[in-house]
Amino acid sequence: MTARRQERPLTTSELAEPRVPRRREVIPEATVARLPLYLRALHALADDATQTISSEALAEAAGVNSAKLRKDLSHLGSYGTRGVGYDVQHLISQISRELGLSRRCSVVLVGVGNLGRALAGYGGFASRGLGIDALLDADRALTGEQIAGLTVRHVDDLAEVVVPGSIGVIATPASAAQTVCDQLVRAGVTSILNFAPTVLTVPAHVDLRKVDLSIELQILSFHEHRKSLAEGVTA
Amino acid sequence: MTARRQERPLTTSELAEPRVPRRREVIPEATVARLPLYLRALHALADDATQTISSEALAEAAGVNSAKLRKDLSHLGSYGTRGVGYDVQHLISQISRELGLSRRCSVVLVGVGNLGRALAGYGGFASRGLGIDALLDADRALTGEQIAGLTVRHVDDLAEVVVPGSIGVIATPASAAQTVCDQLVRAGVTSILNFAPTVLTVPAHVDLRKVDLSIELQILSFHEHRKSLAEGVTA
DNA sequence: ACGCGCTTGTGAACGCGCGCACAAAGTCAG
DNA sequence: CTGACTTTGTGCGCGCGTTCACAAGCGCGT
Repeated sequence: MTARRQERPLTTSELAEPRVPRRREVIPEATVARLPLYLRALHALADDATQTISSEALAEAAGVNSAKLRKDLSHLGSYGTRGVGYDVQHLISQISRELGLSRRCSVVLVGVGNLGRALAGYGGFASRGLGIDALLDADRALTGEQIAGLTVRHVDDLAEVVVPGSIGVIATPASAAQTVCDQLVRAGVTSILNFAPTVLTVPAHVDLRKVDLSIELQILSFHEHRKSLAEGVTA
Repeated sequence: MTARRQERPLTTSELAEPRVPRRREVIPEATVARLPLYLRALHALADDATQTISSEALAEAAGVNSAKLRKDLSHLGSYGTRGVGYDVQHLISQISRELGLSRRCSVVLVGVGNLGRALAGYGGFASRGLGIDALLDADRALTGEQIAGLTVRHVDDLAEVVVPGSIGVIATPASAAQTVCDQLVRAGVTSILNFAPTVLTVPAHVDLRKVDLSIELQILSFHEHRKSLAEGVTA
């Protein structure tokens, strides 16, 4: 009767116990990356007062394959109803809980340049559940400035605004990114989102993700280049 | 002797012809996504007047595995020298050529809100080779405004600024994204980078990439949430 | 000239993720 | 209650990408 990890076979006898709200199953990274997509689509549906939704329709709205969607949802154990579909509200709360969006978690943004301001003002930055709580910058000239309802503080005050579970966002120039990153780590931040075009080094226990605007553009440039080559060959 | 597509086996007899500067090999998508990384690291090395670099060192600088880097580079046929490494300048030109950065290609940005301004001002948006050429917005109040050295034009003038090979960047609110996307496609754009948090639909011949700022944050939130759960269990 | 050591290029194995296709399970009408 | 229809959950095969490990090559010192 102990809550052991679910095995592959998944016999009917195991399913016979539906009162296991917390299955500590490992969720594939690829699935995690899609959950926010589903969540957004679900919120849109909820706004339209939709009660239930089939995997087919939700997959369409999220722009993914329906089988993939079902497999993704099965990972977090939120069962739909066969012949009917998924309950929109229930699914929203399931995914929100899994993503840790239920309890609002703190986000601190360092670097109030062009990009930083854009992120701060990104109204639906993270539509529901996430939102920036603190703005910091190394430039003392910016300290005290009001942006998007927040007062810019100096980066040296980092330790004061960071709470356990805070997520750090780096929107500084590349030259300052590693320094800021180190400061964040020292302040106890274990999840960092980096917008600066640099490779950052962090301790093993820190999660680091990066968004590189220029790389995306270069990838498109590659494909565009390829197309023009193909045309040249065809012509 | 005709330039046919490279086949899987890739026998030694094929390699016996080294005078084929253009091998029309298919480059894996994952490799393409890393080329900009290598390029950036190489530019940094070139600025330090470094002549040659080993795969080990370059991999370190780019934050990837060295075997992966070697395999990536082998795809585009730019051979290094065994026992020495890769020639920095040569590699830069190889990668730049492959990415289509040699001839400057046009980028048009639609949506001059917070994010659009940030992108326009993103000095090293795409450090070398790429840069935004036109700013457009649906708000006539913004028309004529000077941002980052460019004059904002109305989105209806789209057809006038798009040239064959142009890349479109959507930085509008989600509600306007699909409309703008359709306009871009109609104007002949076949590569689009979408920053709006929406699923866009495009014809099959159009390449669409998306950057979703809030999704990245939610992924981090998930991991942070997981950590706190793990601690809870441990404690 | 010749071997020694360094570095590249790649064969092969492994693991992950995707998508098909189908059985299980539920709903609804009569 | 029964049977037909709908939709979920998932077993399975496939292809891509990553990594190890090593043979092939190249320069350099002697």
